[in-house]
Amino acid sequence: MSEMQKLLNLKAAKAKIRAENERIILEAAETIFAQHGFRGSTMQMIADQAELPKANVHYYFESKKELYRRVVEQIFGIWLQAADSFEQSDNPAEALRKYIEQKMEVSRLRKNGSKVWANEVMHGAPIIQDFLETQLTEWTDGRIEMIQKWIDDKKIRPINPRWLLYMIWATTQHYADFAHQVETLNAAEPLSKEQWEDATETVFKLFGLV
Amino acid sequence: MSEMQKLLNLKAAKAKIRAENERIILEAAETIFAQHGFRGSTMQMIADQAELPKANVHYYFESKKELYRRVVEQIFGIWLQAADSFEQSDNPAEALRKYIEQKMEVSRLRKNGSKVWANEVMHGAPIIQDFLETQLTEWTDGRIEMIQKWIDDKKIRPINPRWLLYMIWATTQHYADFAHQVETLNAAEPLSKEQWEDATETVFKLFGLV
DNA sequence: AACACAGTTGACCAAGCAGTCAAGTTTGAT
DNA sequence: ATCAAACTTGACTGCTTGGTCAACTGTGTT
Repeated sequence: MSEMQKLLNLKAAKAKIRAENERIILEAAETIFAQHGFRGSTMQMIADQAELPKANVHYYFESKKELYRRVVEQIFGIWLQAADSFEQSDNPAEALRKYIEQKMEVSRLRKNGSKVWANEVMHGAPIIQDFLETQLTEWTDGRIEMIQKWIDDKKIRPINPRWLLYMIWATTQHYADFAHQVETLNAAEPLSKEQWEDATETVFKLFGLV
Repeated sequence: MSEMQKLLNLKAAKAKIRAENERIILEAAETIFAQHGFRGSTMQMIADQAELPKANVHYYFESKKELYRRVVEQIFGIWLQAADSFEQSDNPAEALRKYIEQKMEVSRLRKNGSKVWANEVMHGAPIIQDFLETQLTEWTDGRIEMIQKWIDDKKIRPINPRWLLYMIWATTQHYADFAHQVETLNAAEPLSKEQWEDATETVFKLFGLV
């Protein structure tokens, strides 16, 4: 083993522990932040959820704010990934269907992430304002242009593309952000597989994609 | 003046001061809670917003929790009021239009209330769970039945009434809860009167009401 | 065995906060 | 003028909580 090789082995082993613990803490933090908001969450709660001592959480993340920022960044990544599905087809109906389907999947599987995002935006995006101003703005403007072209080419009925996008976000994210209300109105039961499919189909129908 | 009359005058004068101060504090609290959430808001912030000493706020409201509950109750009242417009017409399209229009107005004029409500529900409705279970459940079940009858009578196209209601809530409340995002994507400007009207029209269009 | 270094942890601290209190002031009635 | 009762307010307190720290453990290298 060369000097370099040894050093790299050590670094790799340590990096693995670090990566794993950061993953555990981020997951715990997402759950707690979604449930209680930023200020309502305590580092102790997050530590308990992660089954680690509080001081250990602080070993991996400098501050509560930094941990929160990392959680929100992760969520934005997932959001961008779902947004990609928009490109997969140049058939308008197909593209919109894919996008809505993807967003509904995120709402179902990453409920907590969606809630943290909603919370952050509702409070004026103190942490991720720069994301809104750069990446989200660019993505949205691009998609609006694309939809406008579909309209100009008579491929879809005319509708304001911006409000269309907002309504897609609203209808899909509602099932994550207001999951508690939806469940309460469903006899305190989570939506079944069939109900999720039905709700998704109904969103398709609303947007004229059936 | 009779004894009773005098007592009533005094009571009325005092009640007026109380009513006015409670109104001021509730309005301030709604603003602060909407901006920072329950835990993120301090009684000092609310007092400053109301331009009263903190101890005075505590004179009118026993605790932060009680103040918060009163704010949320008030919002639920407004919500119910908007919901009434559903009854004003037995023409389905007209009833839905009225309801959506009303909800958009609430989103525009009572943005803060909507945000507090969203926050509360997102965190599992710790304070107003009973409202969800009783009044909201009853209202929703009634409206579902009504819409189902419209469908059975072929007055509107078939659609799951429950998901339809959720999508109305989602699309209308989005403009309040995500106002910051909407404004950021609108070159950091609040929506103009024309944009609000256009957005509302687009919601109508989506629900096939144009 | 000795070393270096990442990771682990209980105990601690200073700041911020909800809520209290006691000493005021104001107001309307007699 | 006096009284009673509601209202006002600065100063205080005890608790919660983010963050620190110093001692300790585990592991791979020489």
